[in-house]
Amino acid sequence: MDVSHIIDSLNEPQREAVTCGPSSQLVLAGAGSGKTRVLVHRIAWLIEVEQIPPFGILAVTFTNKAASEMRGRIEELLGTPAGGMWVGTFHGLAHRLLRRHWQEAGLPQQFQILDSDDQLRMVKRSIRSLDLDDKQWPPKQSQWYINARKDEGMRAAHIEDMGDATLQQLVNIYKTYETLCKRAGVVDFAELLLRSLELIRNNPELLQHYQQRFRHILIDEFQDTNELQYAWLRLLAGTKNPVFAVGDDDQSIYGWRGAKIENIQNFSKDYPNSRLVKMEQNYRSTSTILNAANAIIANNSSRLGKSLWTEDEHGDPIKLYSAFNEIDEASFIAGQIQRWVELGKRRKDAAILYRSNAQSRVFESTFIEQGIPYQVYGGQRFFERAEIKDALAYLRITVNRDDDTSFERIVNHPPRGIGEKTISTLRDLARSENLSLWEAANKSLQHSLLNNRAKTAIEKFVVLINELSNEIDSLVLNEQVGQVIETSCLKDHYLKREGEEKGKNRGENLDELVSAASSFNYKPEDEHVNMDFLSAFLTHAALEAGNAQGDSDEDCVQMMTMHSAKGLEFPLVFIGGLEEGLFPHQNSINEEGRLEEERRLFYVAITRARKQLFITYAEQRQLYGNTLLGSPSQFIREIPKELIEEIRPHMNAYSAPNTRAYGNTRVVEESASGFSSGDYIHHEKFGDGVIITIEGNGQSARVQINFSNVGSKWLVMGYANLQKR
DNA sequence: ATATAGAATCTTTTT
DNA sequence: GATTCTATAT
Repeated sequence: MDVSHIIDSLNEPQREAVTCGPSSQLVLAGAGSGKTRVLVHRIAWLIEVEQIPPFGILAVTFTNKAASEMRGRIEELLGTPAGGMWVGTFHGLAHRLLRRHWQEAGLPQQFQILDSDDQLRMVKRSIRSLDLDDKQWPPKQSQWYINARKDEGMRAAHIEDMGDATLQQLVNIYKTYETLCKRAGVVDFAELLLRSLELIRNNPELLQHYQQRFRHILIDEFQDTNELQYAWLRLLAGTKNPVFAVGDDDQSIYGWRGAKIENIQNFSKDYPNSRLVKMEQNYRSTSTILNAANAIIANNSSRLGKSLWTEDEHGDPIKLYSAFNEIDEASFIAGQIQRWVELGKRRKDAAILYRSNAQSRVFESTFIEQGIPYQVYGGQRFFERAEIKDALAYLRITVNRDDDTSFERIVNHPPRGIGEKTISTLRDLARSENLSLWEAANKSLQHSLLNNRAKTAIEKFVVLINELSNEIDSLVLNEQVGQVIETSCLKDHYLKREGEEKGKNRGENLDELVSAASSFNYKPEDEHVNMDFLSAFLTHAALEAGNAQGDSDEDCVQMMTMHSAKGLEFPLVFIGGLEEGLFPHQNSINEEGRLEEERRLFYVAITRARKQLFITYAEQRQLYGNTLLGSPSQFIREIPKELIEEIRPHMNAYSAPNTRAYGNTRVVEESASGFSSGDYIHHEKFGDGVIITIEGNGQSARVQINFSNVGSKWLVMGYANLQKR
């Protein structure tokens, strides 16, 4: 058999990974080492050489983009569609399992998916229904708590509160939230995974069926898996099926949202007979860039250990520019890009990376001023826009009347005279009789529990939804969407309330929703999943919220956070804001684990560059209204000096000793109290520390102090009684 | 039900 | 500084 098309283009370690027998493997794939290529070729090898039917392969990724890219490349390599193969995101595949086995999973057939925004509303309702003050129990925090527990595989019932009142209350909120979701027939993102894990764990026949089916499991970006996702994988793989995990511990930058770098570190223990392959040859960057990346990441402990190399040339040194302030930084970068363009290069080959989104503002205004086209990544996504979610909520409630999240969203939107008081009557009724809001509304009508005005309004709403539901029953998807927009009068509402500009824009988005529905081609590829078009479309909207912005056809400079740059590459890269406190971010500086994650982020950012890398920092920066004096990031000093060329070395990042051991940012203005940030102080109770920030003046000023024993605290100057040291 | 003012918040993000 | 939420008035 001719396997040359599969293995010829591979280097030694890649080939080793691709052609390996049926044992589990951990492929440590450094940045730019051909990670996707190995996954794709491995699957082709399994199908063509090992004669595994596509049916027997499960390949998991994190994003829809990665999944569709993988499928596309596999089919290209095979020259035929790989039908029956399961390729998708964790959430997409878990969703599929739940649709297939909704009964065993204890879900209604028409269950809907909550996105984070819907989830937050639901958490708010849970808190309110417990009569808790949402000042004291911030919904965001509760949402975070619930998701964190679910990501660990924990239900409210599993949590021991150990007599801790706060914890007890959080568990209560979690419990109530579970009840409300069940009653509404909705599941959140984490629930998709947890529920499907429980589904196969509690149904031995099902588990056996899938374990026998999926003889090979492959996982991309393994370092980003959380506890729940890894448990899900291991359960599906069982003891016999090999797991092919590809990842890079040095690129683990999502610990803050539950990713467990430990998973990749423990893989070899969990699969004792597994093989380890390291792919260290880089096909992207110059050796200068790689040497810098290697040197930086070497400062991290507990790595699996990897060192990138290339056959490419040295290339230009890394350029370091110390800007006077953030405006100077932006115009320096703009100037460099102008030069790049004058050399005949494309703007879209240049990228500006930064730590936090707030930094994009100055870049944007500078680029607008100079007339340089640019594109900012991230931000609002299509299906998350308010007007789109409104229309979807109408659609959802026609599918499932008990969907309380949708009910609350649209019951008085556009306004139809149903006020807070009426709604809260319905909520109380729903709570005491264990009904959905829709059921409560109907009951209140039957038993005349409302005053006349409210009664008429509610009646009108109920009739509206029922009629809408009938009307669209016989229509095709895009007509259904159009009808909903028509009947709901959403367009008029927005136009009236938000004026020409904004309202018109919302209207256009609603039109866009109709065209999205027209071009939505749902092919029921899974004969065991029986979804109508509308449900499939609603699922699609929740699970694939769409790109934050369409690809512009114009030649644009790319601006994005370092996080969203992962997986991309650009010939010319600028990394801005290399100041202590900004990057590494203040909140990460004092914890070793988090500092290492910041360093990995820097490693990711650096390895995006192919040919030329610029690093900039500002000595002075306006941030949130105050002017901060920053000192160069400690990361700059981790780059070997000989790889760097300082462009305007009037404040030498190397020779200037970093005298301030802590925050390194200080407010310029001396506050009237005689203290300023950077001062070393002593506090009677908390001990020694250093002032990081001062907000306000005199005795009423709020000061943030980093104490060596108790960490960072906010104190009021008048009460703190600080002593200078 | 909306308009306005004051307060609070400001790291990273996919599903 | 900019935006988004919340309380209060009309």
